[in-house]
Amino acid sequence: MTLKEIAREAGVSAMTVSNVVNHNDAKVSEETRKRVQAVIDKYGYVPNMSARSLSAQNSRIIALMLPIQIEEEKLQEIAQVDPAAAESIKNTLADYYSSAMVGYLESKLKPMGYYTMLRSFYRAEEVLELQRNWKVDGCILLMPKISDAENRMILTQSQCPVVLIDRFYPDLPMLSVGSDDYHGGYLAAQECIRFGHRKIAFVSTGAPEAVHCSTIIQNRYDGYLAALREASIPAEEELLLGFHSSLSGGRSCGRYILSLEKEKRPTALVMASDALAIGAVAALKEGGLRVPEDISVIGYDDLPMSALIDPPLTTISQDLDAKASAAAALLKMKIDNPEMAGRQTLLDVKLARRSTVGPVPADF
Amino acid sequence: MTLKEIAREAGVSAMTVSNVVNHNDAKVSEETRKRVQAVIDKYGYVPNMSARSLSAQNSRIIALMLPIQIEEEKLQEIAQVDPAAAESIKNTLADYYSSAMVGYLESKLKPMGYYTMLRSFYRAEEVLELQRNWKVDGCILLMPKISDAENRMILTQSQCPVVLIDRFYPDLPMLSVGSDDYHGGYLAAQECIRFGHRKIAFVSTGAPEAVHCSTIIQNRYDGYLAALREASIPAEEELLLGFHSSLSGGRSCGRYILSLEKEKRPTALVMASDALAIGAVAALKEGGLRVPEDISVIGYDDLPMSALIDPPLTTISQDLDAKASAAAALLKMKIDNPEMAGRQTLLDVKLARRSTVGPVPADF
DNA sequence: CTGAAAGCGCTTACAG
DNA sequence: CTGAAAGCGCTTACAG
Repeated sequence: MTLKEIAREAGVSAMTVSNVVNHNDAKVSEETRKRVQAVIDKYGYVPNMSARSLSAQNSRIIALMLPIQIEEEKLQEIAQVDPAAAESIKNTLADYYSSAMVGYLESKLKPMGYYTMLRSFYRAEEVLELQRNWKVDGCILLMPKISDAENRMILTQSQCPVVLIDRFYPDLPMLSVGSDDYHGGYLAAQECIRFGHRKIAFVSTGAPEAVHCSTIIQNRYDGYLAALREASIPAEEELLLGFHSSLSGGRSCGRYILSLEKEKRPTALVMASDALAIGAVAALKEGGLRVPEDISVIGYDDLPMSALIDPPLTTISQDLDAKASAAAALLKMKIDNPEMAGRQTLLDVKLARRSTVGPVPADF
Repeated sequence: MTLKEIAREAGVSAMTVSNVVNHNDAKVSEETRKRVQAVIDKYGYVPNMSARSLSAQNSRIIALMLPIQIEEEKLQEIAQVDPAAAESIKNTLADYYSSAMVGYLESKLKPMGYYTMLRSFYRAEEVLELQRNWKVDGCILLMPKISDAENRMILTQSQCPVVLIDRFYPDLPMLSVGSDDYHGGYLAAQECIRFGHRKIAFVSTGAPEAVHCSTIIQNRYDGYLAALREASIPAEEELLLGFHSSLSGGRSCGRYILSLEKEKRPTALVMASDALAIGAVAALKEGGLRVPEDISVIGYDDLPMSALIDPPLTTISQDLDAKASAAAALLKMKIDNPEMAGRQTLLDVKLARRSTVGPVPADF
């Protein structure tokens, strides 16, 4: 059943049916609208979005782009050795943060009349290609941990509005939604300081040098430094660590801490993610250290599981629902008003105080 | 840049360019192909998928449909009281299972040349509408915990190949991928029996009656019953429990167990999900019971976090990567050969033996 | 192996 | 408020 057939049946032109379907109520008399709608309902007419997209030059599709955090060539090497591991790396929704954000985004976009196209990618070209393939109305980039060069290429060459999550380039006109990571890092360190800690390690994701690569982690680190400064605690280089942001990375971190002589051991760990923190707590406990009696740990993310580990993890919590809403709203504003200037929405975070941060051990 | 323009530039017809773009190599001489490809590369031509879809009557889009596990009206009531809760229910990717499956599916579909459209829905009509809107090539239904009536409506009225995950209707010609839940339930109960347990509860999701609503849970329950029968243990009605499949549902379950007099208390809990099991373990420990010394617990799913709780959860593990591959492959076969008969692919599960199942306490 | 032409089902100025 | 017609950018028989 096509628009034309509905038109013939209702005794109007195709244009009128189109106006009814698209709720351009101002362009159709109420009487005609009702008559046409009745025919639409009678036949269960559903518009063909491809035809619509082709003539309207837009698609009502929002591309949700998820970078695969590795180069395609490296992944192929891994696939040679461990196919299952390679497959799980290609799965861009295996972590709570990405998948919850995608879920929230879809639930916001649907009532706005948009369709969500999900796509993993390695390189910026893939993003630009998809945008043009489908003439997408907008594009949301999640976890753009890819290189700045790729991100900048996407931002400068995209033909549609783009919202970046968790990444901001002040020199580019762009739309971005992020969390106040600086404040988060500050709150985390402050909570440890409040309990009397002075040897507080900051555990970054990846190598310690990586702090300076990721804006997010850098901001958290800066917040951490600010809290130390405020308490007149000098920052020490050995207290900046780095491990892969995963449960096993956290375990490695925990084992590293256990390997340290007691005098050199930090009394509190500010972790860049809950995954890291949970893994570390597990390894620390296995190694005989009690949390928080012997060592305090604070996470970042507030995963659902974080409240359920033993002891429940003290962490920094962000409102993912609000983040997704902000991203969807920002994108829609830009779509509806292409002249809109760039802007960054920064959402606040809060401390979820639970049980992994406690007083400094008496013997320190 | 359009196909026509490329054609003019290359001095060929649009049809030839189309054949080059679509790799119909048999229809183009190698020389022409190269010449055309050079022009395509020069201008970075990207085909317009809407135009392609419109004329080809298909779209290369696969719809990934995720049911919102509640009626729209009820959700609106919840939204009145607790908007945040309503938003998180609408998020169909908040749980590990759905989101990991979606991630794996996207990673399989992309190299097959398909685009993934993600869509949450309340009712079967929404699925059918989306299929027609976009003339999708295929449709995958995840976690179709919606009513059988809705599922059947989708299966019988869909105009495109559909694959159901975790649901099978023997009387309908259909494609389905599932796990061997019967075997999973059997393995779980058997593991408890092996340790000498005889008072083994089965904790379903939702009310106990719900066992009979969900095929998945019913199969696990049947497997559990089979293991009991094999060990000549009579099944008792009080040992069939039901709680919402979530961490907090598991906590409720744990508290319920704690409220029982010791003689009435089961010594082992076969849980229908890890979420349930993890919540239960947490509540049990808070209530002073040791796991597994005082009570054994076995989960189902093998979430990434399950290995990391304390003690690490013994559970039933399924290979989600294989499941996604099977679903994608099945769908593609049906798309390429519409005459293909229905079939069900059942993937095996295995026991992930960790630390939450142990011997029956001496005083029982 | 290649081309010319019709057609997919919409939307959008342009008229009235 | 409504209509007739062109056009969006492809694919697909049909010819040759």
